[in-house]
Amino acid sequence: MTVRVRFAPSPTGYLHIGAARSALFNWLFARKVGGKFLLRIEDTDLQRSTDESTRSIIEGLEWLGLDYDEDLIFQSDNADKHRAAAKKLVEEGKAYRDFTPKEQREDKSVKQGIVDRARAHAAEGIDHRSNPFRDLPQDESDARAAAGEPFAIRLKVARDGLSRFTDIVYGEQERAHSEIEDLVLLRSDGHPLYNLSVVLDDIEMGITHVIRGQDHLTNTHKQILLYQAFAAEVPRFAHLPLILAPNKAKLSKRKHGEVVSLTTYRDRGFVPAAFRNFLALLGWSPDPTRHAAEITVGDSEVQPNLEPGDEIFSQQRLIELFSLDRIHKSPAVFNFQENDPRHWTDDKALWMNAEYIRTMPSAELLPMVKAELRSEKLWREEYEEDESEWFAQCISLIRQRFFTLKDFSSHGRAYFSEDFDFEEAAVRKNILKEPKLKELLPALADRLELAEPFTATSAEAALRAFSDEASVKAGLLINASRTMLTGQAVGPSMFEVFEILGRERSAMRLRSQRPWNEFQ
RNA sequence: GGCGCAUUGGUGUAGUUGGUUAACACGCUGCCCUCUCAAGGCAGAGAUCACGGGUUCGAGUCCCGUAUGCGCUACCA
Repeated sequence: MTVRVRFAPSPTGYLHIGAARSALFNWLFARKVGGKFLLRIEDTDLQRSTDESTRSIIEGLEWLGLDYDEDLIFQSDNADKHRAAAKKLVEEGKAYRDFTPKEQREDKSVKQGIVDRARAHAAEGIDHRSNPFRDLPQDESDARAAAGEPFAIRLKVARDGLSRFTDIVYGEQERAHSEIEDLVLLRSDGHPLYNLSVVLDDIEMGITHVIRGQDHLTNTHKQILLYQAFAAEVPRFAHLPLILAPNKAKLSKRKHGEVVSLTTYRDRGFVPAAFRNFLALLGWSPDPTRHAAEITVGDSEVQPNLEPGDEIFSQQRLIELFSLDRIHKSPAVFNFQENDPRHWTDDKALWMNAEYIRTMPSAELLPMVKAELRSEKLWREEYEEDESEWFAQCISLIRQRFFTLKDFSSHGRAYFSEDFDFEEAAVRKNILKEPKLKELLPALADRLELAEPFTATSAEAALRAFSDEASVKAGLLINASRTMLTGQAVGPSMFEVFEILGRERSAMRLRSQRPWNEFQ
């Protein structure tokens, strides 16, 4: 049997990171076992679905490197089939027409309404599932429908017995039929509802494993009833623990804003592999006792064993290590602090991104930096031509202390442009504090210009010699130089910076009057 | 209200069939390195394994109960 899994988001907003993780787990599983990963857009709620959202979902998956097989499916295209299937169930007596007029509900009060109704029914001793139309004779039902009376279609759920299944993550699940109401399949306006559409589409797509959020765990029993009504084989289910906000509330787009949107991470300079790596470790971890032979996939090379503390996994490595039975049950908290720019998202995600930026192969990093510089109008074609070697060296120097790709155009701006800002605190601490520097720095520029060839080593020698002669500490000149050349108080080793910026630019910036002009 | 699921340091997780001082990563503190800041190295703080019972010579690991959180309970998805 070929494994077939799907990611089935509804296009009602940007891609939620919880949804992105569902997609990732589906994808990892498919790639691991050589199955198919399909994408289906659940756009049956036409009022809330947008093309823009569909686009952002596809872009998001592409950004994460999750390629899907076969054609993209839009659920709305199948609505006629879903309607027909529901009607067939009526004919077969497995579902019935409910002529009860539709209740009008405000979206907000829905939850409270459910509770209130349940309490009222319990108090009055009414079976919450009782429906006067459940046992309406077929010919009477047909007649009323033919007369044009509106009706919804409900599944006729058995009164006794129970439904059970084994969830790959949560284990044995069972639910008495008495707990399941006669769910509506088709709205009175003919609109097919979620549970019906999902099941029918999954059957048609030949889905073998349904991997989705835990919020669907109890719904699964209803869906199994539908599989049985359609005499279809029931797939395996694996429900994923939810991702929660720091206060353990549901992580929602509405309440928590852009931090839950996948596109935010792209736009704020995350490396896709880093975010994918982080996401994979939310609710899943590799088996630390596995041996190399067991994690080899196909004819790929044997990989080394896991080392304790090993958490940086390439795409290939994730595929090798992934397994559904290592997904765990308790929800994960996505730890971020609203209103704190330093901790705008999970610290570990930020750390992991920095780790990728400083250790990934430069052949992979360079194009990302290029895109970033280009978007900030800092890119020059020479960086890929005459100056490609310089560019690579520059990036390898400054990447060491960057956290996101954005840093290349912000903190790294002075390496690519003369138009950079001086940080006031840096100027005050490293330059204005010592008046002599106004004369010393231009003199230092003179000395550096004599260094031949102009390298980190020769620049260091020249600077140290000059500091001895001028009877000042080398550190004074070094820190002042850093601020003169980059506008900042922190950065790479100063002599490396001299070499990267080169003789002319270094000397020119050391002679600049800007710090005195701008901050006196 | 009913049903279901979960509960290991601040966060993410490890903890094989119950067996000595609960492990790792991020974050935090200090020291080293040093021209700054990172990185790196070293050291450290932080968990009565939600709580209460029980089984056992012995429980984070098994059983029961309680609490808390979350989910479902819609002619939403």
